[in-house]
Amino acid sequence: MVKLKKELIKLKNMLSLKEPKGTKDWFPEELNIRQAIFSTWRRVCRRYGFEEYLSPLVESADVYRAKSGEDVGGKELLSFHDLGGRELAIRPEMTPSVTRMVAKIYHSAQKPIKYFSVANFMRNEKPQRGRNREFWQLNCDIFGSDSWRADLEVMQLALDLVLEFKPPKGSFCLALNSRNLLDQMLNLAGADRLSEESKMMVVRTLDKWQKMKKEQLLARLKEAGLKTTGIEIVENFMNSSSLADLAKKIPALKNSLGFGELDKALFMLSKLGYQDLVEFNPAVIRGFDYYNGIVFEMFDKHPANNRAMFGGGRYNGLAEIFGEKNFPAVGFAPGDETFRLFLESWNILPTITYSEKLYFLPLLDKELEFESLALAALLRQEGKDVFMGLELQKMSKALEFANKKNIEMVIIFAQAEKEKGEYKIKNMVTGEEIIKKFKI
RNA sequence: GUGCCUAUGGUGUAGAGGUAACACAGCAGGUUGUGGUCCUGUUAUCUCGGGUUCGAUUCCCGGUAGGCACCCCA
Repeated sequence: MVKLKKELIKLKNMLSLKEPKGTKDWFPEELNIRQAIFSTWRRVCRRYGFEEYLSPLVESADVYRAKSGEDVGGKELLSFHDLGGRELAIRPEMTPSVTRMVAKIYHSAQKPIKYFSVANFMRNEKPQRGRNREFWQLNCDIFGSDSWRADLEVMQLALDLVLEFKPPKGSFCLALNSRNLLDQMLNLAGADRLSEESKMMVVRTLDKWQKMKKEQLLARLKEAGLKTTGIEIVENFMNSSSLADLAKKIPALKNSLGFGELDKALFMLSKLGYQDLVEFNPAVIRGFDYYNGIVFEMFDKHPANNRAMFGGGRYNGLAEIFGEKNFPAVGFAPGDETFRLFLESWNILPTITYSEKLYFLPLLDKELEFESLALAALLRQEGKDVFMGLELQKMSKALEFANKKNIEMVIIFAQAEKEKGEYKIKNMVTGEEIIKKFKI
């Protein structure tokens, strides 16, 4: 006996009940919240005429190596070989897959193509708050339109996705920037004369603007090779509180492409009723360098969860990795966990409440095994959801079970009912019982 | 990849260098057809290995696992 117990403990240590690192078991209670979020996402996307698609869980590993950055497409990639020796990888993001799908149909499809998906992804990284190895994302993209209206619609959709959860005023904002504007500013600052490497360093430094101290920032810009006048321009740019402020600080940028597209987007969003929710933010850079127009990030303003919820922007040059001609694309992708943290921090987590009540039908009498099953079948035919008890139960235990499981309706059917040719429906909240005819 | 923190029943927590206490949940019963209360019973080699010690679950070192932050990324 003692030996057996020891063996069991050994086995327990080898086969842990813990789910694999960075993944999460979804028990009904939490899955319910996630599904509520997903169904709201889907509803809002369809409201904008977006259609849902889905790609396979895996792609050829090379697809990600070609495009997805050093980490996401490199050491964080979970890959394996199939029977034919092909190297496949579990998707770490949706953009390459959806680009591949759209490239297939692009020529014959009606433009614009408005697509969304809700899918899971894997990245082999170190888990922390708001970031797991397995995660879900909503991906929304418009293909085939280079118009500012496409950028606008995508941002409107992003805002409505958040607004649909009825967040309190001032709880979030959409921060915009433009890769074009950024490039033009960097050219003004003399960064176009720097090597690619040094230019990257400048961009990285801008990305850290909020996090690092001023002396450090300036030192890094100098190290990258910017002259004093250039550093001044960068500083002025990063310290701009609005587009108007920027126009005053660096007048040379006022007539640039980037300035114009931002001005237009902010103006239209304001006129459409989002005026308190949108702002120019020079520190919105975003990691991937395939972005080439407007970029944006949705910020949670809760002090305990002050972070970017999700972001997106325009990326027109991705189809070429499949050897296809490039087409215009603009999109964004909120993750389930960061979005949930936002909802949680403002205490607006949704739940799904099912309209159908659940009925519990306990087996109260061993003699009535068949009749109880037949009754359950009948109720199900009537469209009711029936939880059938699987063991013989005393009445008090059956009712106690229903209470603990929060089941509102209990079907009472035992010898006395059978003799009268009926069954009872007991409401556990009001205590009232309804008698129904039942003959077999 | 770097740094910091944590590890006690199923869950959440106490505790002290001398072999573990409480709450909740689960199961069984008190209660043979009417519930949420109450009572009883039951559930732990205190994460693993090494060291200090007469004695370690407690102190020290290491492993492992988890959390948080950075890096990276959306």
